[in-house]
Amino acid sequence: MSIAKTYIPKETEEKWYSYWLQHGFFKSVPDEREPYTIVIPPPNVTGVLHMGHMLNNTIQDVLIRRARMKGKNACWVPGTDHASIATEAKVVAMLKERGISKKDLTREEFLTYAWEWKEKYGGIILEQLKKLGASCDWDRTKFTMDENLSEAVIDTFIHLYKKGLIYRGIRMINWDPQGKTAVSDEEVIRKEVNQKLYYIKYKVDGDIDPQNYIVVATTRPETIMADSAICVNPNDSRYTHLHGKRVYIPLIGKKISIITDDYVTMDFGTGCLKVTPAHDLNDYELGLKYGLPVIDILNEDGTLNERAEILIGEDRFAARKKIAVLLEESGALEKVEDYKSQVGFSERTNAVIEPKLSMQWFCKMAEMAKPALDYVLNGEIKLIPDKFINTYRHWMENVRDWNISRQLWWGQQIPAWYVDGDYVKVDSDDAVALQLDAIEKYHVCKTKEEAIEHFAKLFQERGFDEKSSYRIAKEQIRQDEDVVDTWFSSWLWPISVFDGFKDPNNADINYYYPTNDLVTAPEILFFWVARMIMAGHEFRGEVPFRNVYLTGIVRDKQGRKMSKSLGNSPDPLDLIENYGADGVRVGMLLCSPAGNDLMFDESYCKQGAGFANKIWNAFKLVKGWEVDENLDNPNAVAIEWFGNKFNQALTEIEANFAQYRLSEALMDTYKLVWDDFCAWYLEMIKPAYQHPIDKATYTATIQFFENILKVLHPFMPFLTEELWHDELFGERTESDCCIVAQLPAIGEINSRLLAEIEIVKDVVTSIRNTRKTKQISDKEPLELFAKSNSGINYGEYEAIIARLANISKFETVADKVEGAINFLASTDEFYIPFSEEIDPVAECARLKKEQEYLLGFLKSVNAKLGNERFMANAKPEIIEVEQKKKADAEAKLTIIDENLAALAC
RNA sequence: GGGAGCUUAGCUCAGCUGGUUCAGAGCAUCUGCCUUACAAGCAGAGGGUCACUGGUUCGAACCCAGUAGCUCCCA
Repeated sequence: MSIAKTYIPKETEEKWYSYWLQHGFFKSVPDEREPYTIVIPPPNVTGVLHMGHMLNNTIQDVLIRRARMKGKNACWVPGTDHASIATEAKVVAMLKERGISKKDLTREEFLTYAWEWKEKYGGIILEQLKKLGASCDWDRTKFTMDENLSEAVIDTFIHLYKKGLIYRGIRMINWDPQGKTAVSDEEVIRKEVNQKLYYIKYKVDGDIDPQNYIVVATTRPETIMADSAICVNPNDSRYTHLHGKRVYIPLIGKKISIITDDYVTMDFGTGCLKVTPAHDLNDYELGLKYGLPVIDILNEDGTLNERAEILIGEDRFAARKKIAVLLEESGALEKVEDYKSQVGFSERTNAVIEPKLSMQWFCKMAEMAKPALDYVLNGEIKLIPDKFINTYRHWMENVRDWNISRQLWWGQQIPAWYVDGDYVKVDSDDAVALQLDAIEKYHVCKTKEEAIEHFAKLFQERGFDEKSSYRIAKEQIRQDEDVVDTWFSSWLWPISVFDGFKDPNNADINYYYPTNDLVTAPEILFFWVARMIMAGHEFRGEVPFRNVYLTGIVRDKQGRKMSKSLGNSPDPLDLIENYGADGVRVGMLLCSPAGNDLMFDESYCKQGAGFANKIWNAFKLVKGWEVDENLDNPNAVAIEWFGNKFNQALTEIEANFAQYRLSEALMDTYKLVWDDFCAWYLEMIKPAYQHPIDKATYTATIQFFENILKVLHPFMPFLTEELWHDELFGERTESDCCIVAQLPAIGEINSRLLAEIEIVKDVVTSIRNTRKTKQISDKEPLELFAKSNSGINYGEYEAIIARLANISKFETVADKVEGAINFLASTDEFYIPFSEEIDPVAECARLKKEQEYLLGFLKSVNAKLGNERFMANAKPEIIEVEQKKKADAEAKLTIIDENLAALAC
């Protein structure tokens, strides 16, 4: 069999992914093993794979594959969320292309189109995850609008409503006039914007002097018609004479009062604040405090309504320009200044957010936040890295109620029912009008039938003739138009994917819940992670997961967040195409310290692909060996060393995984393979070209290789699976796959051997250096004499040194060798006889330099040891170390002194 | 304006309880090698006032205070 010169990912990826699928390796069903569960942070169903997903899902796949290889029953549940705003926008766009307008459709018709869209495009992102190698249990794929998951949302709503945790109220919300929906604070992006500050004159009432006016500075002149008052600081002496007076709103001439409140900053603008309760949150609060009227002059789409009296029908921004002209013409505009301030934009539509008073549904947070905070503070849920605990606590202690309604159609419709119009007597034509209090006009329940029953009963209780049967016309019962926030679905995700609401005692939920690790972005720590914890506590009395691994934001080299709109993000699928999935996975992890943003650069993927190739070539080498059964094993020490080195690396990898330091664990693996295995071990044992290898070395090496494949697998699943099945490793049954192989147990570590080999490597490096400085070719064999002062028996390592440094004759000696190049490794002396004259001047300089360093070093060590307070305070083992340093340095100095004496310098 | 965090080699980052010959890794750079596993490679080398200023300590990249710069969150 001929082996490709380089590793070609394309030839393996598809093959093995479908093989894994066919053999059900991703599938999980409850059994007697310990479960290990991850629920995917459901990507937005409209989404396509971006770098953030790549990072996030690579991490999850590494964790899940590792768990699988540690004998756990690993279950990774995939799925998507329905992303109401984003999806609705996509559907509206699709309809527009077909020449259909949303407003011409009924809700049902629109939803039919929406589902059509979802079926067609909703699976794209999950298909992309497969390219990355994600080993999700696809049979468990969930969607937040699946029947059971939706039902859970509705039931949850009703449950919380009955508990008094959901209520309806007027609130100042963030209104997206383009999307025509409320958006949460988290979906508002604040940006600094250049604006204008308009100074507007309000004439004082009853004053004969036309010059007597006050000036108000505002960025929003188009809202003056909604003003309810002018507010000044009571301590502001400039305006004391105006307390209790009234002023006229320019253009419309309406009279409003001057009120006083500390809230007004005296040195901002003119110190006069126009109070517009309907269009500013702070003004709304002021309005409540002073009982001011609320005048809403804007329509849902951001145009002015008839309450504005002027500029009716104009868009708010057009109105701003026009009113500035009108004010100017009427002489009410004093001046205009440039001004910078923060403006909120909708994350979805980029429209300027309008503060708007609206009837919304809210979920009370304070009560649920308490236990959710405690879980994190007492460590039942760990945030990784733990620096996020502060942020989390700050949020949870200052939590605000959650506006859960969205003015959209795509999502779970709020299960609140309203009764409109009159109550109708069945066998009569007389309509009976019934006055209901506002609170009684709606009822929260699951079905329309229940609602009808409820209202019928309510009316009966109101003293309507009990004997007659009454009915409420179906048409009179109207369900709330709005849907709940998508997060109101996804906060249930860890429970609802296992159907834990409808069937709270089913085998899956009992087995998989609480899940183990959640891997997500810190940006959604509050509005997703925290709420899942709340839901977990509320509905199951238990945490939803044990560990939350917070990944960083993927940024470009310049530190900008990678985004489609900036165009600075590579297409992940292109990356996979170019570097292979394994290369990209390694590339992502190489630059992803936990919780810190990562400055991504394609060169990391290149490095990943290079690593894959390195492994491929190591494989090629071993694969090419011929075995001669008659040969003795000359590599016993090398084999023993690598076995120990492997165990040591495994220990470090394990420790790094335990702390979720994935990039460190990967780097440990990288160095184990590249440096220890390829650069040292294989070079130690590699037979000369076209020479056979002995059976024992061959067998041991293949065993090492197989173990290396296992350790690599979570990071590089495709390459490892491909190699795993090569005949080099013997016969494999169909289900004997790397993906389900068990990681090797960590054996004992002979630290003496490891330490001695480090010195041997030092010897080899010194010889190579000597060749370099003396310009001796690698091909020219050299002789080496070792004078061991440390007690290390270099005879044991002769074969290794000879092989790696091309030594033809090796001898241990008791005395110094004259006329030879010498160097130190640890405190041991080595000599290379050299035909040419050794330059005494250069040699002298080299030795003096070393001596100088050692003397300096010794001085600092002696300073410590001679310091009474050090000796009194330092731990005994520290002192021991210092004494060892001293002894070593002194030993080396002695040797150098001798050598200097021999050179007579 | 309030809060949190960060600053270590050209780049990306480790550095755990203050104490290993502690200033590290990978990449990049430089030098020499086309040594039949790998030039996507091999062998070697250079590179840092640990942001700055003080303090605590026998001892500080690490602890404390202040300063500067950057980032994020909340208003």
